[in-house]
Amino acid sequence: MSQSPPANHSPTAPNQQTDTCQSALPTLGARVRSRRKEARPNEIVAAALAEFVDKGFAGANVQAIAKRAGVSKGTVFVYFETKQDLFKAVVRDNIAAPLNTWRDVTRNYRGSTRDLIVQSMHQWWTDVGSTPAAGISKLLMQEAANFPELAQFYQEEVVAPGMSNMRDILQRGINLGEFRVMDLDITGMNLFSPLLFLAMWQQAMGDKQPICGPAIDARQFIDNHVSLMLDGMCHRPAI
Amino acid sequence: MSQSPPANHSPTAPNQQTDTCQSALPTLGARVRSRRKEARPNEIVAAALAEFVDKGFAGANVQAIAKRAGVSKGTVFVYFETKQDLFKAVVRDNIAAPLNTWRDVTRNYRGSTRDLIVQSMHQWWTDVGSTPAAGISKLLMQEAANFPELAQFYQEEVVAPGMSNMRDILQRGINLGEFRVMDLDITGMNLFSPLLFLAMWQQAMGDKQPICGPAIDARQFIDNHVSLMLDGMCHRPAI
DNA sequence: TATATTATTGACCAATTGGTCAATAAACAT
DNA sequence: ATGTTTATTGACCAATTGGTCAATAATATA
Repeated sequence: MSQSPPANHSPTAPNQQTDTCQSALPTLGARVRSRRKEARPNEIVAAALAEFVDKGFAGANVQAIAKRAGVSKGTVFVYFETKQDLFKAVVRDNIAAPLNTWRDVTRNYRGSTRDLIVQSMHQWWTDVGSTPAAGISKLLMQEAANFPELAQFYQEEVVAPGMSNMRDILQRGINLGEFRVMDLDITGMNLFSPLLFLAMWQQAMGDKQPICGPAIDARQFIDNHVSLMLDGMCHRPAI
Repeated sequence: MSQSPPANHSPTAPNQQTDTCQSALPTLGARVRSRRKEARPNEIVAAALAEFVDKGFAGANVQAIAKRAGVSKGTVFVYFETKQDLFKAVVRDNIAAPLNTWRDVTRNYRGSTRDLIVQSMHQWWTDVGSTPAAGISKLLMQEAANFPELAQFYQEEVVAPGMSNMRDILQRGINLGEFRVMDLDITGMNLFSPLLFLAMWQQAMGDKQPICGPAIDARQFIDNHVSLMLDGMCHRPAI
């Protein structure tokens, strides 16, 4: 989190213009102003995630983010110094969480490595690939060049641990005599990249059925992929 | 191409401000104004491709595009009605070409389907994946939601033919008795998506060695991928 | 109830930028 | 040379938007 509430100011002059937030008249129902200092940052970050993911950094509008979060634009700048800071907070807050629980699966698994891979991938899809957090990957793919520090952060906090997990899985399979020897890094990427691709693809083409052809079924995609990667496409003699 | 040269105008008044293009004084060397009506659209589209790919649609600056193309901003709007039209032209002009030559490889191939796959993938990488045109994929992934017609165009002109080519290849392998039977669509995607991912990844993280970990070697990536997809990771008895 | 504190607001500003058009000058015709 | 055509220009405009801050009102406190 990166806030730093209010500050002090100095005088200027009054004028005429607009910048309105949402409704106008304090009619029935909802409280017009509520003060919830602790809840704001998270709500703003959540709203910003949605806006950034579908508009990109440059295309995102701070006022729109404020509206989604149910606050005024001024409030956004109370909690985040600049639009860039908000963007960084969005990326940071949405990256860390899921990865650790994902790794735990690997560490405690008892069955065959084949099953571990299947389960691990389905779990990643459930916990990350199919959630809004997957939008972060799409986002970073676009903005990496303009935010080198974020790209590096992503590399260190997500890519590296993710690759490390894949290596562990493959090594386990080799140790148990299930898999042949292979390059762990490259194979890890080969194994995982279709999932990342599918996640980004669905973020982009999403539910718009008319746009993209038939929707891709993630479960079938994953199962088929694992089957190919483990057994290959070629005919193989029975055991 | 979508141009529509000059037009006629009406009067207003003179003022004071700037918007300069590049150099100022018509010093030695280069001609200050050259008139090359036919060459402009392509040059502008090429410049725009670069700018759009690394800044995104909203982030791209028309003046910067003009500068890259060696013309003034006004000239850009002579050949393209709006920034959106220019964007569409960029996508359209960079999509069609490579795909047909790629398909021809499949049709005329004589060797094993295994070799066809290897060659086909390396060729795609050479002709598309490693070229600036690959940036289009990254671009569309980000902008698809904001340009539904372009997403559809991409689907029809690139995705569908591409998938069709993959299906043809797989079917060939099955017919020749090399591959076991499988779902052609899903398998086609499984087979191809790592390449697309790698292309986008390198577009994003590019040559920035410090940002991303060690650079990924495309040749090794592809060879390893094909080997896994055909033979699998599991041990297999000799023939 | 009256007073002090501060989270929230929105009018405002300054800078940026997509888009326009009268003026300009490069090519061409005579 | 002189005149005509038109591709090119860049000053300009209008709208948008990131960011500011004095005023406001929701709480806490006395």
